[in-house]
Amino acid sequence: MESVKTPSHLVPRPRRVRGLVQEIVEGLAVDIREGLIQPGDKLPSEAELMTRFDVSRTVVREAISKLQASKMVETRHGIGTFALPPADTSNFKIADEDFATVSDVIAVLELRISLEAEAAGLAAQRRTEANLAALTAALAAFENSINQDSDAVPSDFLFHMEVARATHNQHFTDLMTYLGAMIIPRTRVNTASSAPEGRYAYLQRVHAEHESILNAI
Amino acid sequence: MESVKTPSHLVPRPRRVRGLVQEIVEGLAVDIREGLIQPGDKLPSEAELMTRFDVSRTVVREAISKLQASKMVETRHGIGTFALPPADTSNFKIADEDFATVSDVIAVLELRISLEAEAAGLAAQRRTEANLAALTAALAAFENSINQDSDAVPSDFLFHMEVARATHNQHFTDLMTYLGAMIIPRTRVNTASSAPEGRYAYLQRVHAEHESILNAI
DNA sequence: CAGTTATCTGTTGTCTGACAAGTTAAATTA
DNA sequence: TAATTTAACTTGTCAGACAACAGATAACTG
Repeated sequence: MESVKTPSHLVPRPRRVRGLVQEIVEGLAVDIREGLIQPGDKLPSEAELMTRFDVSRTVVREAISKLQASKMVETRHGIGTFALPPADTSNFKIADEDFATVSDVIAVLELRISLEAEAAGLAAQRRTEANLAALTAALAAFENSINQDSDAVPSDFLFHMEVARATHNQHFTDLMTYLGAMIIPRTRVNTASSAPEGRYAYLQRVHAEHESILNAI
Repeated sequence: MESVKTPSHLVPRPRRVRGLVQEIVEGLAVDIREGLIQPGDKLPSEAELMTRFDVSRTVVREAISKLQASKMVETRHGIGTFALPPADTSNFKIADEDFATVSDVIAVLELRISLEAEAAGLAAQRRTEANLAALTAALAAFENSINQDSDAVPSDFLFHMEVARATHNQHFTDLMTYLGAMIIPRTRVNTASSAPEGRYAYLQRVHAEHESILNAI
């Protein structure tokens, strides 16, 4: 019944364990990490890898594509694929030790406020109607939080995020996200320790500021 | 010579020199970042993406493969591809992919300039005599570089670093260092490809700007 | 009717073969 | 010999096919 058309020269390979692509990715990644393929060396051509792993070119290419995304190799059209040196993980990070004192927190806030002032300027030039709607919504949510005496920090942050988003510059959004995530955990202390009545007045003032920002934009 | 066998039914599409895959990656990445596709949502099927972007399935699959590697989506066999929640923001990093186009570089510069404008304001309030001296020295070094036709980028960067330093806020310095390191490698192209005379005028203008900044501080 | 099984449909995974488009080096020609 | 052309690799893209998987529905059985 079954039209058994197994080509017989590659029958018994146990399939479907975790994907052929993943297997080749690991195989090549090991070769690179073990130093068998050194940074700058040329990897075997796609044709070679096809025969070595006994898979189609599709699989080989997808595997290489994943290695590219992992910054382990680089492909140049018409030449070949080459191993890259291990990626430097240089990045911008504010260490926890930087939050030892109150003035440390102020320093970070200062950076954030600086950023936001410029962001608002750019946002004013570039905001779309959708941005405007999101800003209005965020402002309303913030006002709601105040009146219901619930935690206003998330909706406050949301508003600032929307301002950053309205610049249509991804890096503003990213940096604001990062700084926001840095600051938020510390704000609980403040909100908890301050007297309710003073806090309400403070939040009202913040709300007024937000309104003027929105109007400006 | 050329065996012109253009199939003629799809001629007028201008061949993207930057790679079809990258184009789809960006398109989908934007959809996700803008919230058009929310975390958990299912992306269009490969067949749909083929027709939407007018490319073959190969390209669509490679694009999705890259998104997988970026942890932006997750694919489940037989069901579809789904957007993932944004990765943890435990640090701020600008990925190399963000420098694909000229406008990407401009976006980063925009961030840096925004930062610097505010930094200059703070610096004006807080600078010490030592800061002033360092700024003056940096400015002189920059002028020297211009006249000697040597690479002006390092001394330019030095000046901006001194401005950040004069804020006496460590985070400004850190972030400026990070952004500077990001940008510098790309500047070589510009300085090499621009005509000497035009470049000189440009550097003179930059120098003048620096002077006015210094005076303001 | 309820529960199981078979089938259908839509999806991703893999294979195959082909041609386009770069790059390099050998072969040809002036 | 030197410049040009050709040939052979390479990766990039396309098209179509079938397999493997998941979910929904229809059919069957008790």
